[in-house]
Amino acid sequence: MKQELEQAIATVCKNVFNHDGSVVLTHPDPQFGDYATNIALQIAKQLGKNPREVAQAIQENISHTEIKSVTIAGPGFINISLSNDALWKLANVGAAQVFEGQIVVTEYSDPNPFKVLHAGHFYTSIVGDSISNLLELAGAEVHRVNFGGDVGLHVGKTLWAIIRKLGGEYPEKLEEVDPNLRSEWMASAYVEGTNAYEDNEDAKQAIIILNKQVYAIHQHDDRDSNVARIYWTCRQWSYDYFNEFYSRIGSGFERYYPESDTAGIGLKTVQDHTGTVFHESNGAVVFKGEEFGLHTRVFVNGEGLPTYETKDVGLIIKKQQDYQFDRSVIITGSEQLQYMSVVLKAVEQFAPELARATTHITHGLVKLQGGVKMSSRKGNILRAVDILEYAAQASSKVSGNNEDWVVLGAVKYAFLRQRIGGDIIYDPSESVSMNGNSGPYLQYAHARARSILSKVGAFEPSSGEYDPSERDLVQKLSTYSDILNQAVMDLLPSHICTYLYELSQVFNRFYENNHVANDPREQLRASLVLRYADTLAHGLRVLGITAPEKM
RNA sequence: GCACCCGUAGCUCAGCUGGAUAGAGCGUCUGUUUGCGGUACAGAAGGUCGUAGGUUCAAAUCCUGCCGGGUGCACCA
Repeated sequence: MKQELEQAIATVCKNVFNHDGSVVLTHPDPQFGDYATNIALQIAKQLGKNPREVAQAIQENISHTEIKSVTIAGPGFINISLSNDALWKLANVGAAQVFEGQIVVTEYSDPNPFKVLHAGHFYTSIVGDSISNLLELAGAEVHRVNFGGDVGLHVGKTLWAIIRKLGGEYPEKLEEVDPNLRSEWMASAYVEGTNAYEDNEDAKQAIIILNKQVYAIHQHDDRDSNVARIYWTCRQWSYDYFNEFYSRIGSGFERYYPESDTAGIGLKTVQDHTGTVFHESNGAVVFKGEEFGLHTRVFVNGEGLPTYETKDVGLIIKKQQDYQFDRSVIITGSEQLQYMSVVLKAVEQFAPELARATTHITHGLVKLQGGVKMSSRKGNILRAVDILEYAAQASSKVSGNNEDWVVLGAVKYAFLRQRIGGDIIYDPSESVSMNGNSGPYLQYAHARARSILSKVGAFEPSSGEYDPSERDLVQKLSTYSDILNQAVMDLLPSHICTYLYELSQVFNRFYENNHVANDPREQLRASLVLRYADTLAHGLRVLGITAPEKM
């Protein structure tokens, strides 16, 4: 309907002023109308006419069955009010299927085996899930994947300390580690290894050798040597720990791409293009990003080992082989922005279509309100489970409910309500608050609406003649699909958060003055409440938040 | 040094394909309400949108300089 109206106005512009071009309708402040356009202001100058005159001509010539009235305001805005019926119809449409038939691979979270899941992994998982939901909503076939470093220096560091803790290369002694404490045990090994690497030259050399050994384990598919047995066991412990956390937060990945899987294909690709795209320099193989206004970065180091850059090249190729994607979305922290530009620029040189199909979205850090300085060296980083723990504590205090679905509703909403890009200042008590702009508030709003409906008997949802407070509610409901489309276009779940909260505010105003059950207007109002509850449920689902029937 | 990102009420943030008096929550203050399930409603105070210019009929939004904060710049991931 929106497109029809836009087209209708464009046609008027064409017929009356012989002006070509598209018209965009926006949602103005409800006091002005349901749709508005500033087309008259835009074209008045080239027409050499007064904007209001132009607007008037459009006003006189436009006609559409769903239009109730057209008014002109201010310098030349054209405001359109829709019929009640039209508004109700709009309240029932979903997202435009702009990704229909497309295959999209989303990659996010990307934790490294042998290390802890920190708050950032939690955040990026929530963001990635929601963006994936958005793409699915628009018709895409989405594959969620996860990339992580099961080879590399951090593995060498951890392994070095693990062997030390075991008193030597004794894989059987791993059985003595308490199964519930495996991830903590490995995290402490990483800290120990990192410190040793920096402070102790002998340890540093040993770690470098171990790092190479890990690559060799993969190369020869070594499952039997003592170091290999320790490595594979601990790697699996990591994946078990990741899976447990993801399943707890409702985040599901189709598969992990360990770096060991992408290193080989990346290395081969880089070697195939060395001399053309990549160049040897000081014993390493680099991509001269400077020629493109970017940084020059090392793809193969002096030891002949592939760096992260090359593994990422391998990953892009592998994802394409596995999924034949039309679009690839990679979500990472913003510190990787310039790094990724180099990788994509390099890929563009030999596979331009792959680079073009790739979108890199970056986000900021998660910080605690009144934050403490975190240091990975000391191992006192903000872990993913810490966020959950703080939220659960705050929630029991505020509402006496620390079940996972409330706690996750609180955290997810707090993470998603902000535009992706900047840092998140996470405030546990604000996030679990039952009043204000929070997840639990919306969950409660949903439960309450369902409860109202349970007081009403069977009814057939329908539109009708609305009084002002009823109309405000349908009006708000009618804009939902446009919000969804905007969220899809921008890949910004935050638009939905803002909308959902505004919607609940409009509802509260409506509800303040209107009875639903046992009222002469029960049928009509129940229709609105139902649409409201369904919209809340739909929006919350996109955000990955439970919409409870009862709370 | 170079590159990229950010700077909107006391705090946390919307608003950024330029448009109608810059919005919300928390906090502060004043009323109303204890209502279909308790978190509700009406209102007040609080902003030179970092700063100085530029483009435009119109700039928080686009461009440039400056100031402040963050991040990245060759063998880590």
